[in-house]
Amino acid sequence: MSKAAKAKSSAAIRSTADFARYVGLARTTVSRVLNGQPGLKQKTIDQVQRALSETGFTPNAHALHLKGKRTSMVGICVEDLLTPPAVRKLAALQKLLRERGLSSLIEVFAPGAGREVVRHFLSMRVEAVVFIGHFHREEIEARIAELIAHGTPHLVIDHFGLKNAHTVSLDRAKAMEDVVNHLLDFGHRTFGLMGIARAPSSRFDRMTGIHAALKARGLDFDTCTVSLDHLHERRNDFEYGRRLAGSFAQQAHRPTALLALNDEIAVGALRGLHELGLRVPRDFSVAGFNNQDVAAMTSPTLTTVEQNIATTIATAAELLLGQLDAPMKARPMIKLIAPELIVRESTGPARVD
Amino acid sequence: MSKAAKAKSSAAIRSTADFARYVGLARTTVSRVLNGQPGLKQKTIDQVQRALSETGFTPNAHALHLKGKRTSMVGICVEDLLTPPAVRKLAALQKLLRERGLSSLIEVFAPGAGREVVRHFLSMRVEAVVFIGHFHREEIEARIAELIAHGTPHLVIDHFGLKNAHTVSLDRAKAMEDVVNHLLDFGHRTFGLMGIARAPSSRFDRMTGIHAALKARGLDFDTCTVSLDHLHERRNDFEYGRRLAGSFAQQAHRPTALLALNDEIAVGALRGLHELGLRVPRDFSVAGFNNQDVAAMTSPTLTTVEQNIATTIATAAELLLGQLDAPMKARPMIKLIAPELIVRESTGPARVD
DNA sequence: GCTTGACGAGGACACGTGTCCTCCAAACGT
DNA sequence: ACGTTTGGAGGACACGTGTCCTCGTCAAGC
Repeated sequence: MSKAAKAKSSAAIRSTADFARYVGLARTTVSRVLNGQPGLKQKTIDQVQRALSETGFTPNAHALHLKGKRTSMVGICVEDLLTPPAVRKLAALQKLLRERGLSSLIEVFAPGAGREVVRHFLSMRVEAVVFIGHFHREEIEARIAELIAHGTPHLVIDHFGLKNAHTVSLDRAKAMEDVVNHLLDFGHRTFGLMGIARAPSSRFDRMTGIHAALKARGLDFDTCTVSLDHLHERRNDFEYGRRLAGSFAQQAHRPTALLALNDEIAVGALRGLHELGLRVPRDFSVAGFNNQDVAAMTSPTLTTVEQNIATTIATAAELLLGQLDAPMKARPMIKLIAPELIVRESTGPARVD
Repeated sequence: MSKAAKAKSSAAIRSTADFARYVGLARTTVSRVLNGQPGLKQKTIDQVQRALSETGFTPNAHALHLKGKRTSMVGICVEDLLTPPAVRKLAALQKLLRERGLSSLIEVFAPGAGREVVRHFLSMRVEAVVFIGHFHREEIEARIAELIAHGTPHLVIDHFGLKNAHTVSLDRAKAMEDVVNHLLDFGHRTFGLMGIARAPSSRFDRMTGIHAALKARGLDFDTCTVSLDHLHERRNDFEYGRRLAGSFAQQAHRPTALLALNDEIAVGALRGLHELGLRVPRDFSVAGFNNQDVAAMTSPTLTTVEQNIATTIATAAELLLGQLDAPMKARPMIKLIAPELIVRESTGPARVD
């Protein structure tokens, strides 16, 4: 066969049969080489290896899985690819899974399309499904019920308090408790909530922490906190924080501290206050959440909460791999990851009006 | 069959045969319902539909693909999941593909593991492979050659100038030309390059733009530009920019303008200069790249370049889908996307020493 | 009661793979 | 020259699916 003919035929190789024809051996012989079975002459093995690197032939994964080989795929359903912490978790998880020979099927959980996403995962016969982020409660609970009925392991990262769900989550209640205590120590007694209050049930745990911290000092939640989330379209980004901070600044009885849902909103607040000629932390203390890199670069630098994503994902991977080996436990496993308060320049003694 | 027995057997449904047994019909009949073939009583159809929603059964995608159905999968190989613009492109592309019924297999291109990634894609019989970001030139060119030989369409987003590669990329040369011209108009004649110079060939196009702008005004590249990238470990993040800015500030003949590879480095530079008591743009002008949200939130706000990611990805999707329909063109298609200079507060008249 | 039509049952095949088995040819040992 | 060993050829099957085909059954129409 001429070199040109070889090159031409290499494009048409779609199966081991084609490939065997190309090599000039029987299909079964080639298959035995590919799967490292004994009892083959070295010369034959070399011959196949050479053809392999010449053509770049790869056995059809679908046929392999059909034949009984495990798919080694995990479905990962992420809330959003534009939320930095979610993406960092996704990246870390995919890396850990890959190191263990598992590839990942990644989908964004569009609201209402959760059913379709999970069905796609199941049709691909993934070995487990992971959810990263916060979701519509009823929808995700329905999906998890489906997975349990189907016998496919699952794991939820972040969304806390879902019925029957194996969960790994940052202890957001503890985190907010730490933040509020830190500010209470500085003499703050009125708190503006930015993006936390009107939120779906997923933010419930943060509120719990705020409640707990205030109650421990004998303070009343309703008189100590203010939310103006309703004044602007909810966006959870810098611009939202900037506008919201403006609204807080214009209040008659304005709070002395602002608690933001995330660092974007907090940094936006810093900007908004700066534009109004207000100074942080002299006029307002501002606390963020997530310890994004940008939090150390603002002026003033931002007090925030470190999530310890590496720990979260390592725990998640451990739990997940455990489920792949052993039969799934009936009782949902729930692991809380400890947060870490990072104190920087944006928080200080409360303003005295 | 009792309800309990049904529930029990539903867990064991792994094939249409199992499912048909569950419904109490022949496998072929169920298959005809699932594929919408005519000539079936409405009662039968309802019966199957009901069982379908009861059990959540999904046909095995691997068997379908084996049978000849297209996989409807696209392999997306992304440089990194921690680089915000790359992730934004990934998110946008996945969304567009999904709207057209294509799902995506996402992998991170670990250096040296590119071969494995592409082989995985090919074993999954993806319909096309997309690369997003900048890669090791020789490695990715080898992968693209493999894909071409294999007859699988490909597309490169961002990495410009690869041999035989279909490419969609921001016109980075034009972008840098705009930035440099903007600064030249302000009287700047010495430019500090942050993260741009020592970079792999992928940054070549930026250098081209800087060269062009200087040459057009009769200026010499080597006397007008300084790079201190070698002083710090290359990281492309805020902290790297902060340190690098410190090094520029300590120079005897320090430049009047700093050109950063991305907004992270630029914002880090703003921070670094702020810490040294220097003011922007009075002491230094700083220009970023990518127009990340944070660029509008710093003090001063950052002059930068908008990538028009939506346009890039729409163009990419169009090119890709065209390749899926028609046979691949031999001549590589190359599309350049126009950048947009966003002028904010961080650039101004050159300092006079 | 007979024909006709409608509808479902069930067998067969192909898709690409790994594996088992049988069979054949060549190489080897005596 | 003969028997034995070695290594490859090639047939068969299973996996889950869609599709085609044949065959049975049941009901309606004459």
